[in-house]
Amino acid sequence: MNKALNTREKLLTHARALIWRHGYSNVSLRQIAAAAGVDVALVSRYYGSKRGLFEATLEGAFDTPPVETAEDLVEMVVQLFVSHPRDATDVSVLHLMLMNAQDEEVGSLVRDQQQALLQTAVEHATGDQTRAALFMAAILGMSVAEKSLHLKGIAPYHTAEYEKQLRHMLTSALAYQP
Amino acid sequence: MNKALNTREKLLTHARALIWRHGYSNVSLRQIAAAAGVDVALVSRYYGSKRGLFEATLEGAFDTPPVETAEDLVEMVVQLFVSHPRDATDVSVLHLMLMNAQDEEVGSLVRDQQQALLQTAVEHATGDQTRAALFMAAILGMSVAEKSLHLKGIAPYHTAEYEKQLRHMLTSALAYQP
DNA sequence: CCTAGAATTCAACGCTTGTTGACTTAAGAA
DNA sequence: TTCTTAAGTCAACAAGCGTTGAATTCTAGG
Repeated sequence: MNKALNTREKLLTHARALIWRHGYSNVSLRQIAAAAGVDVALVSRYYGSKRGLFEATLEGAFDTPPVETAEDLVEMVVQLFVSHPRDATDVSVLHLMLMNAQDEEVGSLVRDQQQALLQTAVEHATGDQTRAALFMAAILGMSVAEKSLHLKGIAPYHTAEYEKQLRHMLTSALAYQP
Repeated sequence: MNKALNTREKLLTHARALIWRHGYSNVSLRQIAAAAGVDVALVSRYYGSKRGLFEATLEGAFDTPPVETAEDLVEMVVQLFVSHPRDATDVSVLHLMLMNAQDEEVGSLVRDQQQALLQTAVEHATGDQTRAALFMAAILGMSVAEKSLHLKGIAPYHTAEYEKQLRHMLTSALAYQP
């Protein structure tokens, strides 16, 4: 049973890396199993179905530290969306959102988590629904332009210039008055 | 031959509507053909392949009026990304970008067009690569939050409040000083 | 009307997908 | 050692995919 937990975890890790980055419908169970060095049939055995495996990757994905001030908020969102700390196969929550929120089969799962994040943390910190959404849009735009559309001209991640741009847009959004 | 052109066009229209909105790999030729009321085999006959059909939908998609001033730029981008003028099946270029720029098979086609748009129009109008990319990120963020992630709190399209938010972010990005 | 050629239909192909059930191997308890 | 149960392997399935070529229908021109 020690070994079973190990392969369970290997499947989960590689499923998260691949599906979050490339999208649920663009990754096959055989790809995931091959990356994990495991037989395809074990997905059904351990997680019931492909959807079950994906749902497992969502557990705790949107968990965030408590947010009190505006600085907390900026830091939390940057942490959640931009940084990918753990290892090379790791992928940011932003990829999860962008690549899976529109999926016909599992998109609603992702959108529910997004909405919860927006409702609790962001709205709590700013007190204004519209301003919170605008704040969300600011960091989304920067990330999409760089990560998803690969637009040149956006400064590379983890540089001083990039953070300068990012914070400029975020504070600008937080200062918005309807 | 009159009729052939007609079915060619029907295929093209529904291919654009479906693929642009849902993504190249998420739409099958049989779906497109069914929507157009046409046999699947005609895709291969008229466009050679699925990729050929998609390439045909890209023709002229990024054509823009000449841009001189900053106001021109704002208007051009809003027109290209936000509005969907023609009919109910029509879809904005933003959907094309978001849903297909990452596709493994045809993503590079889309990214090339994006890059050309950014290089010529945007950079020409602002004179600064970084500021242009930031401008792009602003409208992307607003659009992604509303269209792709379905975040509540973003004002619905074609309302005064939405345009107010949008222009606030765009002008803020254009005023950015590195 | 008749016929040549365009336009369309139809069935089939090889391939990949998620899922299933029977089988083999591994490992710990008696 | 033997037996039981967990863990992993393997082949096969039905369904959907893009693509192909032969068969069929439609439509002008003589």
